[in-house]
Amino acid sequence: MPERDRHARADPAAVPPRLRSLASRLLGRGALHADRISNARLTAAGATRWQYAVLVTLRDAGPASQAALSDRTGIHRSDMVAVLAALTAAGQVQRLPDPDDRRRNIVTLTEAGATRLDLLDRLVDEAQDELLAPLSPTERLDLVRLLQRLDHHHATR
Amino acid sequence: MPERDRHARADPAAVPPRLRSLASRLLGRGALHADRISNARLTAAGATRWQYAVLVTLRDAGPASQAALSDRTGIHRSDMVAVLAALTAAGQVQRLPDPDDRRRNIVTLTEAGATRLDLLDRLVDEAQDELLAPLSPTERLDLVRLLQRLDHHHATR
DNA sequence: GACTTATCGTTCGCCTCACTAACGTTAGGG
DNA sequence: CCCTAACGTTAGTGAGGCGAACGATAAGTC
Repeated sequence: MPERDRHARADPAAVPPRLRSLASRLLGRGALHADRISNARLTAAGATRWQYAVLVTLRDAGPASQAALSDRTGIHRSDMVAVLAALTAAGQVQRLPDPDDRRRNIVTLTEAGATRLDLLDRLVDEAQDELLAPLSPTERLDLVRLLQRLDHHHATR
Repeated sequence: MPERDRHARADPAAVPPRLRSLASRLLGRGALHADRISNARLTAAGATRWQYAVLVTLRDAGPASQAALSDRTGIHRSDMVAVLAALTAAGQVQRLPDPDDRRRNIVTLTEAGATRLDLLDRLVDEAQDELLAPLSPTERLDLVRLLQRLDHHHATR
């Protein structure tokens, strides 16, 4: 039975060279693979990428307002609401009004959040490893550094 | 007036190092930049990435059924319909029933489509150039080859 | 020749992601 | 005191990448 995999995945050998060599296309496909791999692990643990990004940011940069979290994660203000709602509901984050500026909420990582983050860190590391499996350690570094320069350039245009 | 750019773009300097070094995150952001740059040029010309991919595929691999085009471009069968509808309406493509297999349509590039494709090729080249602007020619090649290996690995898992 | 199974094009609907618009609340500078 | 701007929040948009199902057609099997 020669039926395989009834998704729409492109047959790699059949893609015209012109398309295969477009950086924009390769980035899109790479992002797809990356999302699939990361989400598989995170959703299995009941988390999302956005939640992970927020937890990391709180640990590494300390408590912050929602606006600051938006700036630091790239998550849109309007999407941050639901992310923080889920995290507070799970007790991984505390959200209190700022007494010095009552427009703001101060978001803080809880003990449970820090513990949770340790687990998610491992899952994310595994995901990076699966994603970059075909590359040597040196090549992985090369790729990351090239992508960082790309991002930095376009993020500060 | 100090208000700048009311989007949600991350402040590059404020992103925690852990996030900044994640390949999955960098790929996602790279894809975002790439899409913005490509789409800006293509939509200005009244085209889409999917239309471009189909036109390229018809030129480089010859006339094909819609299913074959799906395999070669990675565009889902269910999305191909609208793409071909737009291309036929614009006279850039001809869609005729296959006399040898009446389930199939044979899609062919028209003269107008080929001409159009020449223009889009230039726009896409410009987009790649803008996207890869911060990288040297060698680095661009490195990046593309690393991404190709990544894609090939995950596309044939 | 009848039955079964698979493929093709097509429609419909889902979900995620990034984003815009608007609004009430609060701060702060003239 | 006003005006402007920032904050958090809600709602809605649009594209992209799917899955499910369906009628029509083809191919393989008995």
